[in-house]
Amino acid sequence: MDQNKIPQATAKRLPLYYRFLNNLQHQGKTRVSSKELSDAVKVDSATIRRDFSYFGALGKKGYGYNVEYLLGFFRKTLDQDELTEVALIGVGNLGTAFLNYNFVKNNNTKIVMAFDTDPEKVGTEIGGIPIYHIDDLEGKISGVKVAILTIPASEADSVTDRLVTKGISGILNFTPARITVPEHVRVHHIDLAVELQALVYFLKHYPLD
Amino acid sequence: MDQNKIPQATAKRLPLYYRFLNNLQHQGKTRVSSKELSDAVKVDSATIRRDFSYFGALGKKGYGYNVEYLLGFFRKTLDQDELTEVALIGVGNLGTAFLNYNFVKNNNTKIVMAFDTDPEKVGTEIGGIPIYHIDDLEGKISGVKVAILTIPASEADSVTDRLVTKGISGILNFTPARITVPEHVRVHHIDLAVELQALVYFLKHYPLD
DNA sequence: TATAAGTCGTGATTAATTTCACAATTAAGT
DNA sequence: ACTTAATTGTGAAATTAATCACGACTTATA
Ligand SMILES: NC(=O)c1ccc[n+]([C@@H]2O[C@H](COP(=O)([O-])OP(=O)(O)OC[C@H]3O[C@@H](n4cnc5c(N)ncnc54)[C@H](O)[C@@H]3O)[C@@H](O)[C@H]2O)c1
Ligand SMILES: NC(=O)c1ccc[n+]([C@@H]2O[C@H](COP(=O)([O-])OP(=O)(O)OC[C@H]3O[C@@H](n4cnc5c(N)ncnc54)[C@H](O)[C@@H]3O)[C@@H](O)[C@H]2O)c1
Repeated sequence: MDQNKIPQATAKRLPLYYRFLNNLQHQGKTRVSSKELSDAVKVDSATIRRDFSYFGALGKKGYGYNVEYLLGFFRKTLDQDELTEVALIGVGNLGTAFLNYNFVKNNNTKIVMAFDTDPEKVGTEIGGIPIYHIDDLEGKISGVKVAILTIPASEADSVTDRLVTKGISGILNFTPARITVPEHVRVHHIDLAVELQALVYFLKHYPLD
Repeated sequence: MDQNKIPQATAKRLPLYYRFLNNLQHQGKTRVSSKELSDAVKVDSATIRRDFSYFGALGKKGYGYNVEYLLGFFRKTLDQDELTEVALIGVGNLGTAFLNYNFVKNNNTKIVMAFDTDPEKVGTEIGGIPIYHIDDLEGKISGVKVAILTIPASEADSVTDRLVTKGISGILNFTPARITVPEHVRVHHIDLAVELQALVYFLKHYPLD
């Protein structure tokens, strides 16, 4: 697969760059400098140039970057033309918000099915996405490689095991539980309560200037 | 203020440690080793020991850490006894989810008011929290230092300016907009679409073993 | 054509973070 | 009391990421 040489910190910024380049193109801009990008996405311009340079020389000295070219390049790099199907597990407060939103705007990702235990939800649709009973997970989820976990923390381990057994590759975990998975499965934790507490901690202990 | 010496990476993990120590205490455990903590929170045990060491020698060699002592220490460090009031701006899909949840479980934080433009929402309550019209922001928000932003991206800049004018210190920004703020204001971006895309990118380009 | 202003790509440097690895210490068992 | 197993705290090394700073090149303009 491609280059493993790209630093993880860079990889995490790529979708951000891509989205902003899309905006630029919609605005009809044809060229952009690392300085302009920097102001917009709040990443140091040297870091942006360095990030881009891992993919080769994408810009022109004294000129900047051609928006269309750069966008096309990132479209390929980020596999924007392939759709990655996603399953959502747990149609509660957060899950419902994600179903309604469904990451339509920019993405190469789409939630295609959801699961819950609540008989009132099972059998209905939200945003056109069917909600199945979690007991039907094994029958329905084949082929889907990515799951979003928005169930109670107490359910996280057992549901994760079932997802892993069905061959899931990646999990975006919103529960506070730090789930255990085999090595070949990638988990990204998004822990909203921790994020809020961390912000508060920084405010109190890291006064800004 | 305390020590600025604590690395930011460490500071971000503190709420996580705290929550897990709480769980341990509820389970009646009185001692814990960095290895056990490591298994639970998925952070290398050496990193945990290093993190703790910034606060002094909190454990005992050959024994581990006393749960009650450690918990008490972090309670103070994380200001768990002071309540930080939070305002939520934008009661849509995400905002409603946050209001219902309200970070009650562990936290020293509480959403105390919400704002929206939608006349159907203004004047109602969700989870006991009143929803005001955004036009009343300036009159109502005094004293609140932290805001959660869950409005459309197009509104992010103008609302941010108003928050800054009213003296906000920290913003948890869920919009895709990279907002501009003065130096003394801290913004944490949580960009869910980017998180999902980054996960997908890692799956395709960083095969795990 | 010459000049000035702008901007990239990158070597070198610095900073931040993680991990290794082990002496020192403790607890527990015999 | 002695031995064994466990576990911390931390210096040193390794890894990862961010930033500086400048030569080389591009464009625009006179
Ligand atoms: N809502 C928030 O703002 C918020 C913030 C931080 C963290 N979280 C975490 O996100 C997760 C979801 O939060 P929420 O507020 O949406 O909770 P919720 O209780 O509203 O929703 C959970 C949903 O999962 C379903 N469910 C329960 N067990 C299930 C199972 N075994 N299989 C499938 N579905 C199952 C429930 O029926 C419910 O619909 C929780 O772990 C919570 O701690 C939520
Ligand atoms: N819902 C998701 O899953 C999701 C995922 C990723 C990012 N986001 C981002 O989070 C933000 C909120 O998403 P959402 O799905 O909740 O959107 P939404 O449209 O459901 O909610 C936005 C709410 O903000 C209110 N609003 C509009 N202008 C306002 C203003 N000036 N002041 C106060 N309130 C105002 C609207 O009335 C609405 O209730 C968006 O920026 C979105 O891009 C959402």
